[in-house]
Amino acid sequence: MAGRTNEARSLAAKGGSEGEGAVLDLQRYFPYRLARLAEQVSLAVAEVYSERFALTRQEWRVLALLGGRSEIATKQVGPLTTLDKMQVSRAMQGLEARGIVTRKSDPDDRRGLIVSLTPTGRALYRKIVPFALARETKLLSVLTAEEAEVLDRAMRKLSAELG
Amino acid sequence: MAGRTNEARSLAAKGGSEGEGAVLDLQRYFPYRLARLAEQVSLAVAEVYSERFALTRQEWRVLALLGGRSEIATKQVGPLTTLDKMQVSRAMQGLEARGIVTRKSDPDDRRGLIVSLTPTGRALYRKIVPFALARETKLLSVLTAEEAEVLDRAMRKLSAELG
DNA sequence: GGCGGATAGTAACATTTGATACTAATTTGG
DNA sequence: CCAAATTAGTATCAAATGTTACTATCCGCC
Repeated sequence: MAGRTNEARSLAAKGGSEGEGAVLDLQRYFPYRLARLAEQVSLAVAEVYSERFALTRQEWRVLALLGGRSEIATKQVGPLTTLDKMQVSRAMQGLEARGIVTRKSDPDDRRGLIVSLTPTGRALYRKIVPFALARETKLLSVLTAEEAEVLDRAMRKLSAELG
Repeated sequence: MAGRTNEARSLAAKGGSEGEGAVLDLQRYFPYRLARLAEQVSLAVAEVYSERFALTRQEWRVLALLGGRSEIATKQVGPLTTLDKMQVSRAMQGLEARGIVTRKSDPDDRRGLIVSLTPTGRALYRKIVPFALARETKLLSVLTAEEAEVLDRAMRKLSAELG
């Protein structure tokens, strides 16, 4: 461990001493770095669904959610995609207009709607998902198995702390 | 290693076998999880500068950048804050209108402007930064030293892969 | 069993954000 | 040197996003 000269580059490097002359180095500030990375990743994935298939981020989330099941009540979509109800409503309208989903009234709650993928939507899902998964795999392949595991754990911890 | 029953929870869990019936589980999809976490963190930090001091995210970034130096050419702000020139322009206008920064023409390039914090701006910086740093510290304190270190390394690797 | 409050979804409006294109100044290279 | 291409910054318009409030339905409780 003799060569440890640049310790200051790691996370949570404090600025000055205390309270008073505190300095925040943006390039090392964790929230900034995380926002930046998330944006980079988001952009890389958006190439798949946005440029090739003209979906918005919200539409993509809904499609991704729906791919795994035959149908779902619209009211459940928000919590599962981290979209508010207005975003869900607009995403649904967009997807319906393009023939990707259909909506029918929920017999158990006549305020609500039940969404399902059309055959077109299912075909789209099958076309996009392999690319999306490939992006994820390729990206994560720069990490060692141990790094991926710790990253996973760290993200869970941080998310739980804020939830 | 006998108790390893829930391997499927970790990062990069593949869906089905190959190509065909591939399934993407949004809750486990790394780009989604990262976007979600970044949003949570961003929101937590925004409490500091937004609710208390009525700054936008972009204004906050510029302020944070400026706090460390006496002045800077506007054209350097974009690259250092990951904001495009329109966002920088608007943030500057907002900060100037509130007396937080002043701008003067750059004598070396009469198209450009040079920004610096006013005394008011400097006072604001000194008031906000300790809170912002405290948030970061508190958040990262849920991680062990080793987790923080690996997280730092993983973020660098991922960012470099995409940059 | 019906009245008060909650919930699902959307319309309509306000605000933010992004894209385009313009002005003025600078750099390039012929 | 000077015309052509580039750059800094902003105005202007278009699109996306957030906010409020409305309708219809449902739930809980007196």
